[in-house]
Amino acid sequence: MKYNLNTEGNKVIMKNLKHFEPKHVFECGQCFRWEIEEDGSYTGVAYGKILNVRKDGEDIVFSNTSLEDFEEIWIDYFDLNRDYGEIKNKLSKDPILKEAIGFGHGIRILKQDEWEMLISFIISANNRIPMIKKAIGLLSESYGEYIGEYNGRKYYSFPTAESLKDKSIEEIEGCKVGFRAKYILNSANMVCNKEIYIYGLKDLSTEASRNELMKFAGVGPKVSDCIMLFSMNKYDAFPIDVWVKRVMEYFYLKEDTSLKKIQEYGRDKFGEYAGYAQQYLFYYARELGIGK
DNA sequence: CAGCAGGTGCAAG
DNA sequence: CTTGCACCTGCT
Repeated sequence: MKYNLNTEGNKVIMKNLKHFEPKHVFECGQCFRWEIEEDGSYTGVAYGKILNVRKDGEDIVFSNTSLEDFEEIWIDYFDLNRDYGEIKNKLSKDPILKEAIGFGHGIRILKQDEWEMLISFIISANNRIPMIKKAIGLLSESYGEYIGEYNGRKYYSFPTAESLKDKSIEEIEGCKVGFRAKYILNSANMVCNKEIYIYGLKDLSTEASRNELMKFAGVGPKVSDCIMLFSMNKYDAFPIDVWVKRVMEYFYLKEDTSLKKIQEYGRDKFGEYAGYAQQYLFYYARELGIGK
């Protein structure tokens, strides 16, 4: 273990933790259940637990947790054993990525739950981040379980496939997911019927896993790559949304290019680090409005 | 009020 | 295989 842990009441503190900036981690488009508090810290729910995360100088303070939960859940969730220094060194050989990494230096790719990512990214298709957050919040309040209160707000776990599968289209639509309600119900049923075992997909190749994911209605190339990147440690996945398309065309390709061609270009250029490259480029492009 | 955001499914070339 | 259009919702 490379990290230095202290505990203090319901807090776990990691001293001198590099490559971790809460704003970059939680606002780079990979997660939808974290909100900023008045003091600049972030509170969110994952794996049925409420956590608050704050940067304090060189340290990161994880509040509302225990050492046990920290080691059981949050080390994997934040991928704290990953050497981001090495990843950044490799990618920084490319001058454009060097710039993007300087901008989003504190990004870490989270290891989130497969089922939650499947549904979250189905909702994300043709949708904007505030709407996606709203829909996921409504789904959780309506069909998840109440797990507790933090700083005056109530929190709910993400609903299980079992808890959604027998709901009506209208009930799911009530959570403001729009035309995606049928995809959500269909996915819940496929998972409950064990047509696809989503927790086994991380053991398949990226290609095979993508093919399985795209059997879910509402999951295409972009959504499948997001699910793999954010819940299966598949760091060669390269999801291309409108911002990544813009930034790739603006800096690399210099002309309008099909998604298929950009996918091939990204895979060839960034290889096993394509997912990290994508994340730095996405955050850079989106925050700065590059290529718009 | 129309226009826009911005992935996927589906039909047609 | 590639292209063009419809689609919920909410904000301009």
